Amino acid sequence: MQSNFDDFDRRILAELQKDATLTADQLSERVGLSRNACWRRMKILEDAGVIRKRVALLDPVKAGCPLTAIVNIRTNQHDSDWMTRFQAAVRSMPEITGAYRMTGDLDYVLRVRVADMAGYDAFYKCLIGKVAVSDISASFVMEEIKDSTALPI
Amino acid sequence: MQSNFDDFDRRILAELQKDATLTADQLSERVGLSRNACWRRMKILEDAGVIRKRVALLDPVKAGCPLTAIVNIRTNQHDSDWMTRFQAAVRSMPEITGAYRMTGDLDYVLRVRVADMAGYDAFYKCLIGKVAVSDISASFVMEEIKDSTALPI
DNA sequence: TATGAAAAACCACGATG
DNA sequence: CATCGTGGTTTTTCATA
Repeated sequence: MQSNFDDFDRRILAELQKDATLTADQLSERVGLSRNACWRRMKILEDAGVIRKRVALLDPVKAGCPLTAIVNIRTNQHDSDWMTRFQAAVRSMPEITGAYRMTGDLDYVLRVRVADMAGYDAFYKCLIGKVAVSDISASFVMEEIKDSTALPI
Repeated sequence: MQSNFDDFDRRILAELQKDATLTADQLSERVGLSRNACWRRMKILEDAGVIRKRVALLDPVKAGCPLTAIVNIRTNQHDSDWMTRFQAAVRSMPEITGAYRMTGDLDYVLRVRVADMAGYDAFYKCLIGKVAVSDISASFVMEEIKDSTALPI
């Protein structure tokens, strides 16, 4: 099954990544298939897990999280116990909207959303209270040029 | 009207950030309000732009973009012409799913989604063909510990 | 293409605090 | 007097036959 989409699938996915409220009817216009064909393909893509879910995206400013930080973390202990605790900490903190273990095995990058600098400070204290890190440094986003959930398909 | 949510609004937003397909009925169960009260608040939050849109999220592996790169870019020219061209380049490249100008005014961070290393190489060549950068370095994501679109509310 | 069931998209009234 | 809940209506979409 996996990854053999045709152009129709790709167009369906592209549209739904922009707007998941489209009805099968509206989709069919944009994609160039009948309503039912669209609906069937959509269902297949959902059942196959290509479409993971549909979510609402909020305005960060209006939702009260206008400040984004990119946090670089380095550890010197790469035992599995530390990693488990780190993962648990990451999952428990909703301010962390992205957490990536990078090539090199010692480096992590976080994307953190907070209200302001005070919010970041509180986050920082909370984090280092949960796990030990040998080095941590944050940069702050001055301007969000692009922030998309759409994968290139 | 801006940012005075009460707990009900927050719970509605939290639920819709997890699953935007919930009906007003289902929402009402989880939030503890009547169907119509939920619907009314949802509409207000939409009209106010707190809810920006609803989108489908794809599985990166199944959609054929399993490799994520974090790209650090430095420039020495901060004239507005360079910035305009850089922004245009960023917007024109769908592989770039995030682009942030960081504190310091010379540094940019990109999040890039590609199929594999060959895909990254093609992306890299394309990017440097469009804008001049004085320094560019990529790290690759070994493990995605968390990747969420939900803001902490 | 047709169709029954469901949900969306509203409106209106009376109650509540 | 905002906002709740209840209970309606009409229209649209779903999900299949």
